[in-house]
Amino acid sequence: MALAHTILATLGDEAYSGYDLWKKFSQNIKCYWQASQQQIYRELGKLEKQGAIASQIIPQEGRPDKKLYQITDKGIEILKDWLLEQAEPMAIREELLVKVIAAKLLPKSVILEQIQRRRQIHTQQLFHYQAIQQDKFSDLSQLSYEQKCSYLTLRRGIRYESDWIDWCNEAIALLTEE
Amino acid sequence: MALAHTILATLGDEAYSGYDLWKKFSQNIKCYWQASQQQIYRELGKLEKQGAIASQIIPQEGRPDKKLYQITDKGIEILKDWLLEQAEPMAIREELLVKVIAAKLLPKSVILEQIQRRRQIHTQQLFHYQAIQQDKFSDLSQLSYEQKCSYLTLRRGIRYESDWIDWCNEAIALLTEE
DNA sequence: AGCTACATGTAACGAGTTACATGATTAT
DNA sequence: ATAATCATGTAACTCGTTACATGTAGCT
Repeated sequence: MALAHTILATLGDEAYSGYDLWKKFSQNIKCYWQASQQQIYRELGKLEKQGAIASQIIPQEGRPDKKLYQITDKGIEILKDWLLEQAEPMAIREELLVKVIAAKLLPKSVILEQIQRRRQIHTQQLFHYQAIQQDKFSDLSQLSYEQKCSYLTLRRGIRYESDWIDWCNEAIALLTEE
Repeated sequence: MALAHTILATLGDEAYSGYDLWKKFSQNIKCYWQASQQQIYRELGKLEKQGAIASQIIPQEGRPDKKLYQITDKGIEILKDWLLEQAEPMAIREELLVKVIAAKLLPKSVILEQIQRRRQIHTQQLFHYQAIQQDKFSDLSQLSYEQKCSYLTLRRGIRYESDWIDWCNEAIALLTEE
């Protein structure tokens, strides 16, 4: 259900089109909620039917028309009610770890390459988040409550990537010793 | 797709019934792959149709019959092929962080309670994993390759829970300062 | 008498993925 | 030319969740 709420929370700050939302998801939001373009369009349709958001069509020159979505009062109420519900930790489904369990079936190099590749992916993602941190959150003492909340989601992303890099290093060390 | 592979990897060590597998998932496996009892039964049915696993019915006294599943040669081949495919990082969908983004809509205490609750959940889970670590992996120098792999999945769980606890502490500190 | 553990399933629904479909503009 | 970006959508399918369904044994 939380894709709907993620969209509502994002529209709480500013009006977006489906395409804009998708780009926001691809850049910032993905450190706490991942969604495909198709999912976003489908969810926007549902939310509009429910009356949680409203759209207006913006004609553009030389480009397809844009459907700008805004959150409604009803949408805000839905968000508020949802905020009070207890948030459960996400379900963990990590393919790499399943491969680690099955690793003995093939030469050690196979799993080591998988782990090295993952370390690289997380390193890149970490650099990306760190750049945002330096760019937008260099002075913590000046942050508003809202900005602090936004900063905390970035911190979660930074911790997550760092932690994965550390695990990859630990795993490579353990599997290659002697 | 990886639920099927998780089951295959688990059956690689030992034969299990659906019920046994579910308990294993609930205890150990959940640090890398979460699945419900219903999902496991459904997947076992599919895997048997494919010929990746085979079952034999074990009559029991005073209890319902048991269907013990074993991996077949075909199942092992499926696992091996899958091991060579690149493992992508899991999609992150974390409700708590969406609530952090929407937190400004309600008093600060609402989000603080959510974060405190999460800290408690992760602390409990961490204790559980640490107990397993002390129990089964106290002497790392004696581990076989297979045991090292199993240990690494536990290490991933321990890191994950610790990292969440640290983030909760950071978040509570930032949101309650002054 | 009621709860937990054992043991296996079906059915309906909701969420996520992948493929298909269209079409203009801008940059290389 | 052709690729990327802008912009929106439908359709089919798989995966995950929730509810329903059944029945025994052992414990409190």
